[in-house]
Amino acid sequence: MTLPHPTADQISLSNVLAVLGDPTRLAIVRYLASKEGVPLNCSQFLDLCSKTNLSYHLAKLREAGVTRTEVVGTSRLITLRRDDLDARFPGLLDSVIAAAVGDTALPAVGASEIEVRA
Amino acid sequence: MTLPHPTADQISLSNVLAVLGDPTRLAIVRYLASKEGVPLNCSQFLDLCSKTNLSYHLAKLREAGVTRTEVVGTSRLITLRRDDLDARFPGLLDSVIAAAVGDTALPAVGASEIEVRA
DNA sequence: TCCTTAGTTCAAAAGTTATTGAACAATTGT
DNA sequence: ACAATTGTTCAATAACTTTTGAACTAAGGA
Repeated sequence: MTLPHPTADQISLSNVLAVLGDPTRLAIVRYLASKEGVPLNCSQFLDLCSKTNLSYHLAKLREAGVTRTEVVGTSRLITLRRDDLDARFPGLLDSVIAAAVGDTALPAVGASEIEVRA
Repeated sequence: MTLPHPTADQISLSNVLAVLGDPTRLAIVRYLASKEGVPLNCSQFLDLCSKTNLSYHLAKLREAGVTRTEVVGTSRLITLRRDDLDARFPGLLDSVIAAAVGDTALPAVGASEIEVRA
């Protein structure tokens, strides 16, 4: 089973911006970027909103072409579509992420986590 | 008379993205960028929508901190707040504009213009 | 002064997006 | 087979955004 994703050339700039223009989704993208390479499952983001609502936001991100969602067993593994976004809109993702990193207004993912010491 | 603008530090990333995530407003920003340095008045954008609606979209851009609107007589002169946006979100405006330039899905400003030949 | 030009405001309507809860589906572990 | 885990779908509602038209303001000519 695989979920529908737009092809790279179907990714629309205004749609990407609109989808990123939501604090919950921007927080998700920021967190995905901070763990880039590591596919995360939905439950990582349950701090942000209810399970149903999260499903909705993650679908928006996927349908806009911002994320890729792979079905693995009962989980969905979510990654940023950096390759396609960089190809389509060079520099955009990096500047959004850089700006989001310093954004204290965004909700934090993993706020209620047991602290892991160095 | 002067219109209310957010200060640079009041400009919110998710709000800027949300505001740019509308094709009409993105078209306005693209056009402003193509004429950067030249302050434009509202009537330039009447191709895009009705006068009232334009007033609404331009207010959104101004309130988000994307544009600066200066009142001069009966006109409003609109410019991009490049300095503040670049300071706040380095690279963001440039990558959005670069992506918007190649975006054929966006409505064109000045589509119904008398062609000026080289 | 009167008319035009440039743009705003207001309230209503139309449309869209976000949020919720209950019910569902699929996989995994026992 | 059963229960738990992981996530989706659906319909309803709430909340917001966009669009409209009519009425308005303020400045600039004639």
